[in-house]
Amino acid sequence: MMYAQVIIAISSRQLDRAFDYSIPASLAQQVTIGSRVVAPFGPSKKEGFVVGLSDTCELPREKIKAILTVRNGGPVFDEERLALARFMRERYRATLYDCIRCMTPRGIECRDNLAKKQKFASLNYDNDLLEDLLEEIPQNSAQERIVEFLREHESAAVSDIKLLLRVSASPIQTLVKKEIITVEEVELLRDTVDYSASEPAARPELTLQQAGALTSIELAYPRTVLLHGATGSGKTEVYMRLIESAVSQGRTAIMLVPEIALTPQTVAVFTNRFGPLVSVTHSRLSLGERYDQWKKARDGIISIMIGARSALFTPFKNLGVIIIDEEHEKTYQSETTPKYTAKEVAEERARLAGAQLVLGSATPGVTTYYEARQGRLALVKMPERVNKTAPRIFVADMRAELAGGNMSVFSGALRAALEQTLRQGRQSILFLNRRGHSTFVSCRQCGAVMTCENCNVNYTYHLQTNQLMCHYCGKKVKNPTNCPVCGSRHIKYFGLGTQRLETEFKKLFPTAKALRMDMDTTSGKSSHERILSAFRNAEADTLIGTQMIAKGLDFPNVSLVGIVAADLSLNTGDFRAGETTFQLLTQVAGRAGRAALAGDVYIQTYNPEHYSIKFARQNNYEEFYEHEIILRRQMMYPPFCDIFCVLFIGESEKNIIILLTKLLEIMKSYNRKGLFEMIGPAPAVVSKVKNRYRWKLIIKSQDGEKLKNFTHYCVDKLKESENVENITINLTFNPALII
DNA sequence: AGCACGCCGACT
DNA sequence: GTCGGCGTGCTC
Repeated sequence: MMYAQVIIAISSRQLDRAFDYSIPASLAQQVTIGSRVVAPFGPSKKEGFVVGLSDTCELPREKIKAILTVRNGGPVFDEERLALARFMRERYRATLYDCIRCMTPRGIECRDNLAKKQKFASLNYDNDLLEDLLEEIPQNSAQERIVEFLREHESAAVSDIKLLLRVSASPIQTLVKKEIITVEEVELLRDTVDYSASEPAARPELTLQQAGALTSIELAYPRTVLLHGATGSGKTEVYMRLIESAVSQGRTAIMLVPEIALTPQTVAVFTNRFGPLVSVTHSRLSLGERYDQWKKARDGIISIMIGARSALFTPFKNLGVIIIDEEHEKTYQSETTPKYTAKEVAEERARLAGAQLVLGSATPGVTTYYEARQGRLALVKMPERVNKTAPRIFVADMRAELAGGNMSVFSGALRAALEQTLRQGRQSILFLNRRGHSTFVSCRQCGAVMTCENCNVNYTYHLQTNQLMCHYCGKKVKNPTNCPVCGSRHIKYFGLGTQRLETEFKKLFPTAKALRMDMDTTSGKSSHERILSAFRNAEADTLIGTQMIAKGLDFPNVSLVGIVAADLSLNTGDFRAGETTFQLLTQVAGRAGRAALAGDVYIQTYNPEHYSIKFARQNNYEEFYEHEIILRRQMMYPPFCDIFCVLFIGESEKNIIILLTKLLEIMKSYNRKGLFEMIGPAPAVVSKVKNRYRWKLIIKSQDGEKLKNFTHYCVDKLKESENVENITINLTFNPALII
C-alpha cells in the first residue's frame, strides 16, 4: 500500500502540516508529488496537494483515510518548487499552503475550467482507405467538402471548418455518426503575445563593455550578479545574450520586470529575437490566459517567461538564468501573504536549480549596492552609454524664480526649452511626481484643508467634474464655495497636479498638443497603451504625467524632459526619500536622448543643494551612494539594521493604541539584552482608511532572524493575554514603503 | 478553517 | 433538571 502526505488547502497555522492518506490502487498512477487531490478531512471533503509519497505509514490503520479523487491537469509543482515553497514557509512565516499557492496559477482551486477547450475534427482513415468510404457520402455535398478539407489538413478546428467551408454543424455530426471523422476536445493554450507581428531582428554586435560584462557575469557564477548599468548602456542586450546562452543549452529563463514596464514594446524586443519561445504573464490577463502560460511553461512549449514578480514561480524545468530588471523597484516585494521579496526567493530558486541570478539596475537599491560592496554579490558595471551622449541636466532654482517675480509653475529656463523643442518639432516629457501630494484644497483665511473624514487624507481636486475626491476610499464630494470651518469664500487650490500642469501648459503654449497620463486618464483597460502609442506616433508634442511615464519607456524623438517639482519626492517622510529621489530623477532623465538626439533635462526644485539632486544631475551613482550610506550608518537604518513594522488596524483608535502599548510593554520585558529598538506607537502614514484607524510600532535590530522571532513571539504573547479579535494585525519585515 | 466535545449560567 | 454560551482540541 502507498501513502501520500497531503497539505490541506486551508490557510491555518494549525493545519500547517502534512496529513497521511492511503492511495487507492485505481489512483496509484496519477498520484505524484504536486498532484491536486480531494480527500476526506474531518466531516467534509477538502482539496489538498501531495507533498510526499511513501510505502509505510506510522499512524494506526483505522485513522487513515483514502484519497478520493485526483484533479485533472497533472501535478502543479515538482520537488524543486516544493523545496522553494518550504524555503518561503520558513523565511516568511507563512503556511506551506500559502506558499504552494504561489506556485499554482491563480484561481486554480476555485475554477477547474480555466482551460479553454476547442473541438478538433480529424479523419479516421488513411488516404488509401478513403476510396471505399466516399461511397457513403453524397456527391457535391457539404460532407464531401469537409472530408476533402480534412484530407489536406489532417486535423482542423470545427469552428474553422464551419467558417471556411460555410457549413453547419449537421454534416459534421453526420460524418461523426458514420465514423468517418472524429471530433475531440483539445485544450487550447491561448497566446498572450502576437507572435505573427514579431519581426526577426539582427543580433547587434556587442560593444566592448557589453562583451566584458557578459564574461564577468558568466565567471561570477554561482554568485548572484548585480549588473550596474547606466541608462542606455544596453543592459537589455546583455540579458538577451544570457537568455540565448541558456536556451542554446536546452535550459529555460525567467525575466522579471516591474509591472509598469510590461509594455508590448518591451516584449516585442524579446519576441523579435526568440519568437514563440517567449511568453508573458501579467495581472491584466484573465485567469484562463495566465493558466495557459503557466501550462505552456510546465509542458515545455515555451522556454522564456517575462513577467512581474509572480513569474518567478513559472514551472520551468532546467532553469538556467533568472534576471530581475530594475531590481530597486518596490514592486518586487509582495504585500500579501506570503510577504516575500523576489530577490530572496529568486536567489533560492537559482540555488535549487543551479541557475544564475542577475539583478540589473541603473540605480541599484542602497542595500543591494552595499551587499555588492561587501562582496556577497558580484558587481558588474556598465557605466558608458551605447551612443555615448548623456543628457545635459540643468537645475532650476524655484526660489530664485519666485524672488524674480515668476509665479508660474515653469521656470524661465524650462519655458524657453519647451518653446525651442516645439519649434524644432521634437517631443517633450513633463514629469510630476504627485504620489501622496495631490492637489489639495485649502482656505486662505483660516488654513483649513478639505479632508476626507473617513481616511484622514486630503481631498484631491478634479477639474473635469469640479469635485473633490478621496484617493484612498474614492469618496466624492462637491467642491465647496465657502470654507466649512470659517465660512470664508477664499478657497484656493494648492499644490500641483498633472491636470493643473496641463492647464498651465496649454495657457502657455495654446497651439501645442499635450497628452496627459496619470491615474485618471489610464482607468480604461488599454488606455495606458493608447496614450503611449499616440505619443510615439507623434500625435502630441508633449507628454505630461506621473510616475508611470518615468520607467523604461523609449521614445526616440524626445529631446526634453522637465521634472516640474523634484521636491515632492524629497519630502515623503521616508528614510529612503533621498534614494527614491535619486532613482526617480535618474530614470526620468534617462528618457531624454535615447536615440541619436542629445537630450536636455530640467530639474525644478526649491532645494538644489540636496545631495540626491546634486548627484542625479552629475549622473554620479557612486557619489550618491557614498553620501547615502554614511547617513544610513549614522541613523542606523538599513542596510545596517532590519526593520519590522507592526501595524494595528481597528475601529477604536483608543483600543489599538492601548493594545500597541501593551505590545510595547511585552517587548520591553523580553528585550533584556537590548538587541531591539522599539519606536512608537505612532499613527501610520495613512492613519485612517474606511473608518478604521491605523497605528504602528517599529522595531529595529541588527539581527534580522532574531528580530523576526522576537516580533512574532511578542505578538503571540499579546494574542494570548488580550482580546485582539476586533483588530487586524499586519506584520511586515523590511517594508519597501514606509507604512 | 470547521466542527465536536465540554463544562458553567438562565430558563421552560 | 435542560438549553446554550463559546474555550479547547482534533482533523490523516
